[in-house]
Amino acid sequence: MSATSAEVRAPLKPLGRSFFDRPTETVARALLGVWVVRSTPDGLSAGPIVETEAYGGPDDLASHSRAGRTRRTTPMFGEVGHAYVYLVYGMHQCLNVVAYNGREAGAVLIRAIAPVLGVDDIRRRRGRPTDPTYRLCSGPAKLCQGLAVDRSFDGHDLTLGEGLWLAAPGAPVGLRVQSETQIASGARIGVDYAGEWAARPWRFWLAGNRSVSRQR
DNA sequence: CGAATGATACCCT
DNA sequence: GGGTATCATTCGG
Repeated sequence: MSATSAEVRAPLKPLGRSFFDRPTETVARALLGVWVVRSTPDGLSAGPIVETEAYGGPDDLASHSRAGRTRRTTPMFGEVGHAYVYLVYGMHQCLNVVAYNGREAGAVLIRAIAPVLGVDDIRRRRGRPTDPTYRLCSGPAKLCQGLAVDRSFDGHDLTLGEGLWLAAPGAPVGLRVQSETQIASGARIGVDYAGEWAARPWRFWLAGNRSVSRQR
């Protein structure tokens, strides 16, 4: 007997605002193992985060907030715990959660999850029928496509538990707990333009997890 | 390795 | 206001 969407909904309670009111590096680490939950008319699609990147305030030359508050970066200067979703390379979306911005307008990029719930829906939305499950959301844009997250979620409050939210592990869905796995860190990806900021080890992932976008 | 693809930021009139 | 270089990626060759 498998768990229905209704049965897993209650345990997947959204993280509260205070979780995100910490330095972005701290939040980025703490988010490993936390679930991204997406609720659509089809049901729930969800899985634990296995890879993140921390982006700081305007002084972080790799962060979008380096340009100050613009139309695009407005969510980064808003309340923590809201989503910042942007279009990159003209065709891909990336999901961030705003963190600690009372002091620096930062955000955490969610780079990969391990699909657990709604795998068939995720695979269909990805359009990759033969991909192994663990690789369906192994990248920031793949994750957004798989979970049907687009810019309509830009600014969305992730603490409400409506449509899209983040939930702490512990639910009876066979979760992998963060403490069971070693956390690795390294330079962020695709930010070579950021000078010495590019070398900061602000990318975090669960060591050895197959759903991480790139190993080592 | 390079194309796809379009919003954005930034510079210039 | 208008032109343009750039881009927190992915996929296929």
